[in-house]
Formats: sequence, structure tokens, C-alpha cells
Amino acid sequence: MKIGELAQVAQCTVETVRYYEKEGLLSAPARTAGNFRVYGPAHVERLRLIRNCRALDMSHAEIHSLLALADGPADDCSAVNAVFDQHIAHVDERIRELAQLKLQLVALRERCGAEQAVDACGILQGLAAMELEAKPERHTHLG
Amino acid sequence: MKIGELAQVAQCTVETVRYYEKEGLLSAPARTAGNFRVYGPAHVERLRLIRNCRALDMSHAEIHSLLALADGPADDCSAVNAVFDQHIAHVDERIRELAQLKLQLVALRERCGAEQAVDACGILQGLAAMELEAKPERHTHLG
DNA sequence: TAGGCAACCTGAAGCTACTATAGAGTCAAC
DNA sequence: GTTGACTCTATAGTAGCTTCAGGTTGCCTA
Repeated sequence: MKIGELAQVAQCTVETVRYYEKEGLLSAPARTAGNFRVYGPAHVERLRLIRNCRALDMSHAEIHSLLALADGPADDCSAVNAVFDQHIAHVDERIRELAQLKLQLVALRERCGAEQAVDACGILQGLAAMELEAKPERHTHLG
Repeated sequence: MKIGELAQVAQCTVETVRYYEKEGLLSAPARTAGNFRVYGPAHVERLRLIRNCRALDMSHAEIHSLLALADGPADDCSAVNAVFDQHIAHVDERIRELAQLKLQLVALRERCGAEQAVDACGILQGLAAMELEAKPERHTHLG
């Protein structure tokens, strides 16, 4: 199959497929005489795996690790589990961060219920008054 | 004060301050004869506001809106509230997405409790078998 | 056989919010 | 007068794509 069909079955764009090839996530396929990429079932399976990892918000680095492990001759998959556990920890941390954020946001929002002059707006006042604190170090690649 | 001091009181780097100026979030200050930037109290307040908005994960576009409204001659601050409400909605949406993601991740993780051959690893099998679904449109700038 | 059109090709730029680097200039202290 | 901390501009890099420009291939129809 050509790149358009591959992209379609994998629910992504052709540009994304080419990008994965450039990044080394997807191996370079054979070419036709006219220089078109030709893919087989192995490529489909690989791309599906990559896209599923991305759907789970895994980074390219994490996916690279997983693919290497999947290809490798390892006898047991504890390393796979480790990559996965770490990613779950990333998601957990981000959820906690956002929950904390929401508390702050809602508290600020409550300072301005009624319509009033901008100068008196509790939100803007709150934003100006908030204490800046050094951001805690991040251990997640999730934005 | 010079840029280093400003950056220190605002808990950010000098590079970030210069970046905000280039982006139009912070107005260009006066310069010394030696071409050093000189800031006053107004700049401190402005930068604090910006940094607080960023601490709440607001995008530059959102901050631009807020600053314009804060500066504007508007009689009431309902537009401010609207920007804020929309941002809260962004955070909410991202929390929901991540919670959903975590369910999937934990379900996958449970498929491989014990150490076993990579070929039999339930996680990798699950990742290959997952049904690709078109990603829902995103309404948040939060990663 | 020619023309048209969709799909393909490469390479480079754009997006967000910074961070990092290079190479040069400024300034206060010793 | 020289050291060293600070500042300046300009450029490139980060992640994970998306978009664009400009050109080629291949199939269908007239």
C-alpha cells in the first residue's frame, strides 16, 4: 500500500507518517520505480502501535524505548512494565497539578461574581496579588 | 532596576523577560546610556501578573486578552470573567482527558502483572490490539 | 496522445513558550 | 587596568507535529 492508504488505516496524516520515518519510529519502506513509498502489513502494525501509544500521550522517547524492547530478544518484559509504570506516573502527576490549578482558578473566579468596574475586578486584583512561587520541578513530559 | 533584578523579583529568567518584551506582553522599557534596560514599579507589577497567569497555565493569547482588558476603559469586567471561565473550562477538559487516559493505561497495565516473555506481554499485545479512534477535537491549549 | 487531477515527493518554515549558546559590550570594584 | 559579573543582540534548539512551496508520478478520460 502507498502512504495515503497507510495513513488512513492508522488514523493519521501522511505528513505524520513521513515525520515518524524521519524520527526513526517507523522504518523506511521500499520504494516504487517512481519513488513512492510502499508499505506492508508489518508497517501497518507498527504504526498502529505507535499511534496507540500517542493516543495514550506517551512521548516519542517512551515509544522508542517500547519499540526497542518489543523488538529486542529480552526474555521477560519487566522493562516494558517499567516504561509503562513511569508513564502512568507522569499522567498521575499531571492530573494532580491540574487539580491543584483548578482549585486556585475557582477561588480566583469567586472573587468576581457580579459585573463591576475593571479596576475593582477581584480576578485581576487576585492575579496581581498572588504570591509568585518557584515552580516545582516537573517530572512529566505532559504539558 | 535592571533586567536581572526584575527577573529575580518575578521568579523568572532574564531570557524570559526579554522574550515577553519581544512577544508584546511586556512593554519595552527605557534604556541607559549603555543600552541596558531600566524598569520601574509598573513593569514589576505587570510582569508579576503575567507570571501568575502563566503559573495558572494560561496561554500567551489568553494573557494578551486579559492585559488588554485590564488596560482598557471597559466599565465592567464581564469580559475578564469570560476569559477566565474559558480557561477554567480548558483545565477541566484536560483533567477529564487525562482521567480517561489513566483508566486505559491502568487497564493495560493489569494485563501484564508477572514477568513473562516479551512476545506474550499483555501490555504490548494490548497496545497492538487497541482500536484506533479518531482523536476528538481539542478545545484546550493545555498539553 | 494529450490533458487534467489526485496523490505523491523533498525541504523548509511555522506553531508554543521558552531555553541555551555565541560573541560582544558595559560597569563597578580592586 | 584588569577582573568578573552583568548586559546586549541574534540565532538555534526543544516536542510533535502542521503547513506550505514547488515539483513529480500515475491514472482516467477525451
